[in-house]
Amino acid sequence: MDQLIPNQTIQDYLKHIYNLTQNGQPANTNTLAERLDLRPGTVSEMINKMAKLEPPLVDHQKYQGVRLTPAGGKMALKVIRRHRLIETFLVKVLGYSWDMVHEEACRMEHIVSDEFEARIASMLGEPSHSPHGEPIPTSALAMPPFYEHTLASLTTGQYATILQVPDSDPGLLRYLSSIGFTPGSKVTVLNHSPFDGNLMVTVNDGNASHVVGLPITSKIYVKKMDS
Amino acid sequence: MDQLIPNQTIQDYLKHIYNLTQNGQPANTNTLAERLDLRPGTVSEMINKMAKLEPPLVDHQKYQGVRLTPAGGKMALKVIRRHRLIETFLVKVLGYSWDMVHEEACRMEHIVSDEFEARIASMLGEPSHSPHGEPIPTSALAMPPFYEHTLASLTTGQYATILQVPDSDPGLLRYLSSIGFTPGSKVTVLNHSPFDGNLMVTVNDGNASHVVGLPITSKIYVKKMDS
DNA sequence: AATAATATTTAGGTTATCCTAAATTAATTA
DNA sequence: TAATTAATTTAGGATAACCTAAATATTATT
Ligand SMILES: [Mn+2]
Ligand SMILES: [Mn+2]
Ligand SMILES: [Mn+2]
Ligand SMILES: [Mn+2]
Repeated sequence: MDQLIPNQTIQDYLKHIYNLTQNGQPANTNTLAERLDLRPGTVSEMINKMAKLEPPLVDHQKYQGVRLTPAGGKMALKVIRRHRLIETFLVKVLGYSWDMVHEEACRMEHIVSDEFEARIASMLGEPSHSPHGEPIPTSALAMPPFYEHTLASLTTGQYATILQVPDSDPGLLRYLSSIGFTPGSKVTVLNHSPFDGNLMVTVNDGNASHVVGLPITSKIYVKKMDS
Repeated sequence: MDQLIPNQTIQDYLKHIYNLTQNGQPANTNTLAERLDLRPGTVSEMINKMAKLEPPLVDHQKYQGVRLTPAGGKMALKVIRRHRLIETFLVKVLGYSWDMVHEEACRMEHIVSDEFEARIASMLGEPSHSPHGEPIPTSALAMPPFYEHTLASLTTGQYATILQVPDSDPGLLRYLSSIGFTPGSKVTVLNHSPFDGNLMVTVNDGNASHVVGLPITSKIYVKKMDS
């Protein structure tokens, strides 16, 4: 399987296309360019190349966006598995804080061997989720279904358990852990502001309350524990 | 320090120049090309570029071989430290066998952060030697002196402790461990053949004896325990 | 439907790192 | 010392992955 995965550049394209197509829509050039921090022309060119590889990694018809082929999907999941396993490893074994692992994992994911992947997975007990609560594809590359509800969908009086937070902004991650927003925490909505979407919440029934805005709450996935 | 180290290509040049200049002689283009698995023209070009970087990483006058500058030497030691720390980590923490670690370390050494380096060093107790017995530069990049004596320099009746074996040939490493030639083992020379240099030895005063040729014995460093 | 705005692609160019083959310099041998 | 051989450098070219800017297609607005 190792030798089937192309180089680092294409691996990062695959990951981002995977994420952008989770909603059922094809990924478009501009969004991809922004996520990859590249110019649209560069992305257009590379998409074309990926569609012409044997086997093709993406389906693409001009001006209509891009989707992963089965081969591309498998490779994307392989890279995502490595990324999240490495993040878990860095936190659990090396004692990194959760805001420091994404970048390191994003470099390591492209160069470690199957051997490395298998050994850390086994040492960690084949974990199912990264430190940020993102699901880890199994070694057979099966991916659990995506979470449905975000914190933003809760209203006054509801409570929920945090499942997943966004992984790539270190500053946000430090803030989230400072207010106790980590996977497994129970949050209770004291107040939901109707116009700006702000949520006033307590964490684990503590005394302190926090007001958190839509840019954050809309990216945190939860399990609703409706009363 | 992180940002001072140039890219992977140059890092591997630095490592190999470091090793080739340990004998006091400058490294020549052809040898370097062979070690790096590149054509001499490619190496000539890159040497030139490295000599023109600011600060220059190598000293080079045409047709006279190449040496590291102080800046180049520091960077070489940084990469070597990472390589050997990673090898140690893979064996001690992840349970790799010693023949599987060199290649993995050769990829990882270029992309891990100072944070990663510091954490594995600390977890391992700031180890002084890799699994193959190669010295690990300190975090201040101090390198212990090279070993003096090879197994090939022993004669009949002498014995010694193995300090270091060559690290990059997996087949050789598997053979060496199969006959007990690992750092710390005590070898006793039963017989030294004068013309071919073959050595008949026992390991740790065991019953079995092994005949080992010059291509191997000349690359194994030992501490002589002269009787 | 025509126009304007936006998204995408294409064209042409740059840099890094490799190559082969020719030219040059250095070292060895006669 | 001259000729030969070996080592090194230089010249010219390829490919991957980026860029900017122009051209084109699609989508939204009047
Ligand atoms: Mn991540
Ligand atoms: Mn990455
Ligand atoms: Mn090694
Ligand atoms: Mn390397």
